[in-house]
Formats: sequence, C-alpha cells, structure tokens
Amino acid sequence: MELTNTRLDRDARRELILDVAQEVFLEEGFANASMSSIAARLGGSKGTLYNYFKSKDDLFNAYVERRCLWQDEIFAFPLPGETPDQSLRRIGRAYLTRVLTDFNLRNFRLIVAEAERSPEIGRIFYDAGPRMGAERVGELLRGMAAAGHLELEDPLEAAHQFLGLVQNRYFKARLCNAIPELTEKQIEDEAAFAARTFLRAYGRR
Amino acid sequence: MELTNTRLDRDARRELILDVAQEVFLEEGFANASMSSIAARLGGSKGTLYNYFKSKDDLFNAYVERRCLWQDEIFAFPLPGETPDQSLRRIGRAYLTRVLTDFNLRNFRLIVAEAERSPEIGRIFYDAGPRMGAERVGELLRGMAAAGHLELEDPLEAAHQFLGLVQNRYFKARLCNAIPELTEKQIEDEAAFAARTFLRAYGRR
DNA sequence: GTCTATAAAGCGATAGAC
DNA sequence: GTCTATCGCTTTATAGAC
Repeated sequence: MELTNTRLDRDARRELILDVAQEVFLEEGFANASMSSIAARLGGSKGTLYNYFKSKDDLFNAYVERRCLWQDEIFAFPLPGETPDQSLRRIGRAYLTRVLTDFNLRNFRLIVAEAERSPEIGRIFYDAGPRMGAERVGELLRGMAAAGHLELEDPLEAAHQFLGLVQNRYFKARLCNAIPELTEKQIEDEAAFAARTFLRAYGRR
Repeated sequence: MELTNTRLDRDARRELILDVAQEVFLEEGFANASMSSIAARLGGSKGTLYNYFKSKDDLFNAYVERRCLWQDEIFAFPLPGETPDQSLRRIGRAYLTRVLTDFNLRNFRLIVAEAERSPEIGRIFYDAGPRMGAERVGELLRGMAAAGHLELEDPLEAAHQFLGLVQNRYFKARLCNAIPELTEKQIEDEAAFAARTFLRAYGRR
C-alpha cells in the first residue's frame, strides 16, 4: 500500500514537472529554458528536478515523447450522408484549426530548432505528426475514390497536395509571427477554397 | 586615400565577421552561438568583435538584414514559346530547389526559433521571403490568365495554392530532418505533379 | 526525497595596454 | 583598432544537511 502510494505520488510529480517544463520550453525555447527557472516555477528545487531527470536533455526528451508521440483522431472518416465537398471542408477546417493552434505553432518552432542538432527528435515529431496526418487523409481519399467520388492514382500524394492547399497560405505566416491569429471565417473560407480546387482536379466529372 | 582604404578594409572585415557569424548562427542557433566562438573561428578577439557590433543582438540583426532582405529573380516570367504546363513546372522546380537548399532550411529554423521572442525578425523574413515569392507567382498567374490560359478569380490565393501543392510533401519533412536530401528527379516529379493538379483545377477546358 | 549551498564552467560585455 | 585579461553574472550539475 505504502509502495503503491509512493509510486502514484512519484508519477504524479513527474507529470507535474513535465507540465511546468513544457510551459518553459514553449515560452523560452530549449537553449534559453533553464533548469533553475523550471525548478523555481515548480516551487521546488533543482535537487528535486535532478532526482527525476538526470539532465536537461533527459527532461527535454521526456517532453518530446509525451507531446509528440500521439496523434488523436481529428481525421475522422467521412460521416454518413456527407458529400465529398462537405467531407473535405470538414477535414480541412479541423486540420487548419489544429495546425494553427498556439501550442502547435510553439511546439513546431521548438522541435524544428532542435532538429538541427538532434535529427532524431525531428524525425520522431514528423513521423507521429505530419506524416501520420497525411497518411490518415490518404486513407480517407482512397475510400472516397473507392466509393466513386474521386479519380486519383496515388492517394498519399493527393493527401499531401490537399493539405498543402489547405495550409500553405497561413501556416508559414503564423509560424513567423507575421500575421495575427485567424478568424473562424478565414479558416472556413480557406478550407472551402482548398476543397473546391481539389475537387476540380480530382472530382469525378 | 588613407581614409578610403581604411573604409574599405573596415567594410571588408565587417563582411568577414558576418560570414563567420552566419556559419555559427546556422550551426548552433542564436542562443547557443557564443560571441567567444565567433571570435575564435574568426581568428580575432572579442574586443574586435565588439568594436564592429555593439552587442550579440546587434550582430544578429545585421545577419538578418543581410540574409533576408533580398530576394532575387527565381520567379522569372513565362519564357516565349512555353506552354502553361512548362511554365508551371519550371517555376515549381526552381522554387522547390531553392526552398530545400541547406542554407534555406537552416535559416528558416533559425529565424522561426527567434520569431517567438522577436516577432519583428519573423515578419521581416516572411515579408521578404515567402510573401514576396507568393506575390511574384501571383503576378505570373495573372499574366497567364490574361493570356487566356487559366481561369481564376484570385491570382494571389491561387499562387499560395500552387506553392502549397509544390512544397507540402517535402518542406516540413526536410525541415524536421526526417528524410534525406531529394534527388533532381524527385523534385522534377513533384513539380510536374503540382502543375498537373493545378492545371486540372484552373486550366481552360 | 527534498532542501540549501556551492562547485565548475561558460556567458556577454568591458577595461586598459599597445 | 586590436589584443589580453577579467568582471559580474548565469548556467548545469552536485554534495551534504535534514
């Protein structure tokens, strides 16, 4: 009993540390985030921090594993009764909304900056994020083609193209902090525009 | 005479310092690059460095101005006798080649990492780079539409779409260091694929 | 396990000799 | 203008009291 309680407390504390570390990493970047400031914001001490993570790199790797090694189901399959245009607009809107999230933008900046020195981190993120997203959309498109709504040879390539249509105008711009946050309407319009272009190219005539 | 020589020498040395600083910034990132290592690689001393740039931020701003405040003519207008497909493939290939350059990828990582704390730097880069590129392509498309080769309402939006088709599959992946360098053929194929999709959507039937 | 205190190293920036 | 030497500060990481 004692043992179980201690285990739970330890795990809970570890999670708490990771929550705080995440905040600091996203705000300051890896190089600028200091173990001291993480400990301070945690309310604890550096000694405790080093008790849970043996180095700053170790802490960062734990962050990457927790934040990049999952991808939930925003790419739901076509809903019953949806037209192809409706499906694509729904997926496009969901994708763009997610990709322009404050967390996603900051995380992307953080990961990409570190990808130079530790390529493994970039690869972990890419495989679990963008690559998996494109594959999900590829499956969706394959299904739509099988149902006779689209004419395409390479669903994965088409998925990359669709996601490119959806995000190209705003993703880089937001990443660079060059434009303000998008409105719901802008996102909806962009997704609709992408769906229209995609269907003109791939829709059954 | 004396004065002119000194001017030239000083400017030349300044350029040399910026060359070295660029190397270190691109390799280490801004936070990890130290004035000491820049001075060491330069073969000079920190005293000299601070004689030319009053702070590390000052040096970085000079780098940004030099590397981001120009954009040469890779988006040439359609060559005489080119078909729309040939124009688009040529532009797409040139754009993709340029965007996947080692320098461009490293510079993008560097700038984007700093865009969090100094949005001005991100904006400068975006306006002189991606935004200007999209506008150039927009003009190209407007010309092609005026010549009766395309049917489109919003050339700038279409330009963003075309560039999205061209780069979405590989830019993020290369940025994350998740895939190896592309071959000439891959670049050519991707540009051809983008041109085909774009023309299916916007080409005159 | 958690704290305080501190070690060892590196940083940006400066002073002063030449 | 360029160098050496160093200041003052912050960093990661550790040692030892409790």
